[in-house]
Amino acid sequence: MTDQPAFEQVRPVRLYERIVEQVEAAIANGELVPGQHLPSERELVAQFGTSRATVREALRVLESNGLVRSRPGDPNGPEVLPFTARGLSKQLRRLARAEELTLAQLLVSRMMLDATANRLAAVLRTAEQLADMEAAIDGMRVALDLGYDAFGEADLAFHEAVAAASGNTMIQVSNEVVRDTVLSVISDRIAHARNSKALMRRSLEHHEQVLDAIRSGDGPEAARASLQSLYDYYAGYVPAVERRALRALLDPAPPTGAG
Amino acid sequence: MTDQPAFEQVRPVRLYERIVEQVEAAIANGELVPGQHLPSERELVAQFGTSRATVREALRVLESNGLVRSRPGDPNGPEVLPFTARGLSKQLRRLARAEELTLAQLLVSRMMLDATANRLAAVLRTAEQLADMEAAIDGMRVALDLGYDAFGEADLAFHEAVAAASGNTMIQVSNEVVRDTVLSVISDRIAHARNSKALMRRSLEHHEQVLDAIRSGDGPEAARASLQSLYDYYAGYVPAVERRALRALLDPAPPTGAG
DNA sequence: ATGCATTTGTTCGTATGTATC
DNA sequence: AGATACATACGAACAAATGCA
Repeated sequence: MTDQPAFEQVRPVRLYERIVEQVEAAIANGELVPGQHLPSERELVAQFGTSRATVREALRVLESNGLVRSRPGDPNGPEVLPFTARGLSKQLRRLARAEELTLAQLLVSRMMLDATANRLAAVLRTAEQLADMEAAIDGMRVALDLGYDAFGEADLAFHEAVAAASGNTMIQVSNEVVRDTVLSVISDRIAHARNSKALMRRSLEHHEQVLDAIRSGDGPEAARASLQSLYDYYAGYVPAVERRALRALLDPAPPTGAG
Repeated sequence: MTDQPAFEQVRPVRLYERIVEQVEAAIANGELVPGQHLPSERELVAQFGTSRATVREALRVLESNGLVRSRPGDPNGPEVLPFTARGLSKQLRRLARAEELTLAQLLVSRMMLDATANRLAAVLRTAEQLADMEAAIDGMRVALDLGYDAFGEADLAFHEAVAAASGNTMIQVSNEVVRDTVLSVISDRIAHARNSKALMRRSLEHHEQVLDAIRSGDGPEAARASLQSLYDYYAGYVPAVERRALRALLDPAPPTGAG
């Protein structure tokens, strides 16, 4: 059964990469816990048997990925950081800028994430989480007269309350990151339309629909309403050809009808 | 209207970070295009006015983020790379590990991603992409008699064809990562059941349903069938209490009926 | 509150193997 | 095939920053 040797392609693996791998592995499997400290640079030099420059290159990479932080003069050595979504956010933004991710793609992702979070929240929410959502909606209602900044803040609070109630960290974090990325991509274009009170009122109505559905435990309706809300709010910024993808998420009815 | 000064937090910004920022910016705004080359390390030392080690730390960070690649002896200098989703994939994997996602959470994410990809693919697929899916299904059919390894491979090919046809890089990459993670979590438990021909046949039927829906452009049906397929295949491995979340994604009908 | 020992940030010099012309 | 310029990696050094006695 010895088919063929099946050699793998080899590429030169730098010393600093091996150090990165070892530290990453140690963090991944729990040997190193956030708050703990790595040995000092010179100690690492001894342990890895390389020069200080090499160790430092590895530390810089780990640092830029948000895994550790080293400060000058700290005798404790580089600190292992708790997880943040900063690296994920950075990569997404990069992807968006490279125009591998169009606004339409980002919005599709956002609709998917938000709709699913709402659907889950309708079933899984606790009374306390429901109260958080209601408080956020109240905040939006009050903020109608305070301008978009306050309104946007309350809006954000609602979506985060829903995401938390979904009980799914993956969806929660992804949604957060995608939401930020969407805003960073079109914030300039959307700025002039923001203060339209009519838009805010409409948005509020949509959110109230979603909340009603969640309150009554109707997941599909919560999902439907949130999809419609996002579509109405953002579709105008998407080129017409790409709007097909957004619409594909909307109607549960097959498109066998008239055009 | 001058509320308060609103000072920002300051933290020491390393020299290597500034270099990274400048190069990233140059790539982001198109000054540097994939295929182009940065000046040699020594030339960069002159331009940035720092030492070699500092420039190298910056290059290592850029390299680990997949933006450039430097080879020893290359007189052209470090090459600017075309964009890949490798960095995003790495960060997503980190999220999955760090947050200690339960199997239920991973499966919910997988169902969400796969259903959306199918829904989009039903509307956006090209003829060629449809052919890829059909080829994959044919492969599954053939592999019924070849055992699970071949079957799983064809299965994977189908899902990747669908993801590609969704036209959404975010969904494609996320789905890939989540799928891998799910398998790595339960591969041991599922191994003994793998070779059940009945299971494979049932899985094939489900996939054929999905393909039919995609072929006829029926997004909602494609989503429904894929959700049902994943649920049937994996729900048994999820603790009963957590199964509620999975079921919440299934029925479009509100749960107002009998318990 | 002060100093001291230690650590990091950064620089310079050098030896070695490599890719290109 | 050789010359040249390059990246990899090492070692020593100094200034600034930190934590602890």
